Amino acid sequence: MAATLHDVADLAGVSFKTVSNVINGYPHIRPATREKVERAIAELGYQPNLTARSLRSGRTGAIALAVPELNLSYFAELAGFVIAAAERSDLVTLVEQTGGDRDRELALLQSPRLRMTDGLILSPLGMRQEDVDALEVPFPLVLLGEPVFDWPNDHVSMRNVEATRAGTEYLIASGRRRIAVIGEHEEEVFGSARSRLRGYREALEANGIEYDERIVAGATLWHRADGARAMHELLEGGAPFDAVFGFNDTLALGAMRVLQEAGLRVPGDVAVLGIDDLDEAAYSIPSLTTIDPGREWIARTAVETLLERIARRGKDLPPRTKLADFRIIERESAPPG
Amino acid sequence: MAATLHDVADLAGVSFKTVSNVINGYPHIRPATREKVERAIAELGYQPNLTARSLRSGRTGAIALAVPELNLSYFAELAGFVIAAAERSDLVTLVEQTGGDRDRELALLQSPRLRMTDGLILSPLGMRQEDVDALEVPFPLVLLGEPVFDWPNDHVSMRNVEATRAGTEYLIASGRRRIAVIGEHEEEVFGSARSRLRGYREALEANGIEYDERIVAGATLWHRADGARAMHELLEGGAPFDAVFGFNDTLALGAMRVLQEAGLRVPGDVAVLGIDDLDEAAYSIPSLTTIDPGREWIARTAVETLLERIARRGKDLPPRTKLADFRIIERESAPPG
DNA sequence: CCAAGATCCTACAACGATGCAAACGGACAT
DNA sequence: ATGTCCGTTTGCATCGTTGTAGGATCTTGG
Repeated sequence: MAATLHDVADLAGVSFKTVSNVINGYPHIRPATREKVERAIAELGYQPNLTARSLRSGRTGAIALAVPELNLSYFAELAGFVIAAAERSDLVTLVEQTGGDRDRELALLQSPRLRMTDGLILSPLGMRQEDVDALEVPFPLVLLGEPVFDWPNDHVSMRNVEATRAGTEYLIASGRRRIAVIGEHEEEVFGSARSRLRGYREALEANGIEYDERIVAGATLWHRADGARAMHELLEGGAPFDAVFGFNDTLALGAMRVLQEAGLRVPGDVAVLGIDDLDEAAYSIPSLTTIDPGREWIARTAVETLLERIARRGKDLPPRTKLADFRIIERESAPPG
Repeated sequence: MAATLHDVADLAGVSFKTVSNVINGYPHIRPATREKVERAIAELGYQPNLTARSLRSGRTGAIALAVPELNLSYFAELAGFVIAAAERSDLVTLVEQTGGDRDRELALLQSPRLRMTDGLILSPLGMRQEDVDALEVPFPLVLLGEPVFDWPNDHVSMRNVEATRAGTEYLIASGRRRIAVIGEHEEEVFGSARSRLRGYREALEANGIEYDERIVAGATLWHRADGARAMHELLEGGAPFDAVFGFNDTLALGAMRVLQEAGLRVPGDVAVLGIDDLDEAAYSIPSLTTIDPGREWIARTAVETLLERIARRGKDLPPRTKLADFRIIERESAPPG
C-alpha cells in the first residue's frame, strides 16, 4: 500500500502532524527536522492521499464538464480548452456526455457523481423551459450556450444573434439573396439554434429579404450526417437558394459534401458558411468560410467563472453572463463580395 | 450544507449506521424502519458524500484517461467511447491531455492527481525506451498504442502492422506502385508510427516494390496541418508518387487538401488512404478511403481490462495484450482495383 | 415459560488527512 | 531561581462514510 503520513512520521522519528506541517509549508519548523522529514518522504515516495485531503478540506480539486458528445468536433475542441484551462489552475476535469438528451441532462444535475467535484460546467441542449428549476443546484454551476430566461446561474456564451446576423449580412454583401439555413431547432431553449435563427432573420429583414421557411432546415444534433440529410431535403424541396448557412461547421461540411455530389459548385452555385472555425474547416475542399465563436475564450472564461463561484461558495454573487467576441474567417466556400 | 447520514438519522429517529445500512441494501431491516429512513432521505434530499465513501472504501469510482489532445479527432472520438464505456460500469472519467509530450507523460505517471482515480488508461506518444521503468506504477494502468517492448502493463491496440500491410496491398492491388507515406516518426517507441511503417514495408517487399525514403514523410503530431506540410514537402521533393498513405485520417485529409490545391486529381492522379475512419472521412471531397481500427472495441476493451485489474488489485494477473480487428472502408479517394 | 437462534439495530473504530489548542524546551528578563 | 515568551512540536477532534462486533428485541421449539 501507499505510504501515509504515519509511515513517513515513523521513519523520520517525528509525529505525523509534523509531517503534515512540513508538507503544508507551516513556517516554524527547524531546518534539521524539515530535512529529516523530506528525506523520509523521498525514501518512501510518499504522496498525499487526495481523497482524505478532500474529505477534510471540502474541496476536491476537480471540476466536471458535461457536453453532448465528444464526437461532435466543436465540443471536443471546447473540452480540450476547458481541460487545459482547468489544469492551469491545478484542477482536473471530469468529462460527462449527455447526448444532448433532456433526461440525461436533468439526471446529471441530480447525480451524486458530481459530488466528487467542486463544480460543473454544463452545456445543456435538451432542457426545456419547465426544467429551469432543476438548475438550482447545491453546487457551483456555469452554463454554456445561449442565455434565454432568468435563472440563477452564471453563463458564458458566444454572441449568437450578432454573429449570425453578421454572417448573414456577409453573405448578402457578397451578393447572395436566397440564403438557406441548416440547424434550426424549434423546441430548444438553451441551445443556440433559436438565437442563431433570430440573427439570421434580423439580417434578412434589415436588408428587405423575405424569410422563406422552405429553405430553413432543422437538425437536432449537429453531426455531419445531419447536415447532409438536411441538404438532401433542401435540394428535394426545390426552392432555390444561392447560399447555405450551416449553424455549425459540421452541418455546413455535411451539406457541402452533398451539394458537390449533386453537381453544384461551391461557391460558384452556392456559397457555404459555417460557425465554429474547427480545425477541419481550413482543410475541406473548398475550405470553409466560418465564424470563430471565441471557443478558447469561452472555455477559459467558463473555468474562471466557475472558480470564482467555488471560491465564494456561500456568499452570494449575482449571476453573470459573459459573451465572447466573434470573428468571420473568410475562406473559399464563401468569398467576400 | 448538504445533509449527512447523521442528519437523516436524527430525522428518522434511528442510528446513523442504520441509515447507512438502508442505503447499502443490508438485508435485515424492518420494512417500517426502511420506510422511515427512506422518507427522511427524500425529505432532506440526502446524497452520500462520495469523497468520504472513497476514503473508507479505497475505491473512487473514477478512472483517468490520458491522451495527447482532444483536438485530434481520433482521440476525441476515442475519449467519447471510453467515457461511454466507463459510464456503463458506473465510473466517471477524468480526462488529461499530455500533448504527446514525453515530460508531461512521465509527470502524469508520478502525479498525485491520479490518486483521485482507481486507474489510468494512457495513450503514450512521447515516451522512450529508457522510460519504461516509469510504467511500474502503484495503480492499475492500461496502455493504448503499439506494444513494443516487454513491460509490466496491460495493453490494448489495433493491429498496426497487419493493417498498414493490408492497406498498402489494397493500394497495390488497385494498380499503384509509388506509394508515399505521411506520418513516419523515427524516435517513437510507444506510438503506432513505427509499426505502421513496418507493415508498409512488408507489403512493398512482398510485392517486389523498392522502398524509397524520398516519399516517406515524417509528422510528429498528427494534425491536418502536419499532413499538409508533409505533402508540400513531398511535392517539392519531386520524387513521383501515385498514392499517399496517411498514417491517420487527419494527416490524409490535410494532404488531400494540398494535393488538390496543387491541381492534382484524387484519386485520378493520386489515390489517398487514411487510418481511423473518422466521422469526417465520409464527408470530405472526395470521401476518404480509410481503415477502421476498431476504435470502439479498443475503448470498450481498455475499460474492461482496467476494471479487471482494479478488481484484482494485489493479486498478480499477467500483463495482457489485446488487439482489435481492422477493416478497410472503401470510399472515393482510393477506389478498389 | 425459558433457552436458543434469528432478526434488527447500534456503538465504536477505522480510512488519511487538516485545524486547533495545548505542551514542550530553551532563551531571556526579573 | 523563577516566570514569561517564543519557536517548535504534538495530541486530539474532525470530515462522512463503512466494517466489525456485539447488544437488544423478537420468534420459535421444547
